[in-house]
Amino acid sequence: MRENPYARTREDHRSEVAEDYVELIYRLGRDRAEVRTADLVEALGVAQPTVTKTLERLQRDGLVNVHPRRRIELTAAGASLASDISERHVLIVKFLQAVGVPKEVAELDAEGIEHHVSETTQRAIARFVRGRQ
Amino acid sequence: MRENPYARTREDHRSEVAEDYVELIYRLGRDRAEVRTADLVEALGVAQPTVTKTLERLQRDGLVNVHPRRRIELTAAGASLASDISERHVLIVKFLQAVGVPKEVAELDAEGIEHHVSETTQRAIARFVRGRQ
DNA sequence: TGGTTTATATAGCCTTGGCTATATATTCGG
DNA sequence: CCGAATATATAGCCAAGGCTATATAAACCA
Repeated sequence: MRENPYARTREDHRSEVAEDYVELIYRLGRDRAEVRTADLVEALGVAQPTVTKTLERLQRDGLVNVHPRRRIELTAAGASLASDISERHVLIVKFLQAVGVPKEVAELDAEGIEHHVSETTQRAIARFVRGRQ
Repeated sequence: MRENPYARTREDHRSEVAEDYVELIYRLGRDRAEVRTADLVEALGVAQPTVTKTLERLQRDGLVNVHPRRRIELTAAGASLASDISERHVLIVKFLQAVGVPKEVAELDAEGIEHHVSETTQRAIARFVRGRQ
């Protein structure tokens, strides 16, 4: 059963938005007392109804809980996913910087790249980055 | 005007499928006399009507021309896009291999990553890969 | 408190990119 | 040349992830 690379990419994509949301909620949650819809609207640069609707999906999928006054919380699953991605993000930024990409650009590109890095590749990158420090 | 990384990723994604198609048509075109719908169906692993419909969009967007007996041709714009992406793909595979990712995995991951690598990052990667040869 | 502002919800629309079922057209073997 | 097999087209459905316009709810301040 050879894996179809296009199918992999399509599958990755299905979880991209979810990953972005939980990662963002996770990061914002470290700065603020509460994360609200409006914070996501601002950070993501999308319209407010888009965030509301997406949060419903994430709730349905067990990644977040949205409480009465819109306090948004990650579930255990959501938090675990978020910390994985966050870690991967930081690693990719370091990796890109290590090969000469400016920090700002590395941050931007990592946001897209992080959704397509397999475990195997992540481990290789981690070794490489460690070896450079 | 700071660029919103999420907006960038969303924008990248809009062109991902188009990029995959033209890249594939480009690659298949080097092996075969003609590229047909059925070839794309097989390579992409999607249903045939999906390919037909997507080709219509690509034609509308000026990337391909679909001729009577379904001979699929890239337009100048399509071919140019395809060769850019193809080059980027090859580069990313080399890059990943250079840091210890096995070829097969590198190929799979590159398929997703290639859509999110900026010019700046691509240049940095190219320098890095050259420096290692 | 009451009015204004701000936040969230709801309705309704759109495109993309999937799918299945089925019709039509093309090609190929006998 | 005709019938079977293969290729493509068409119809119709779905979910995700966008959007605008507008209603409602909450918060804040005078």
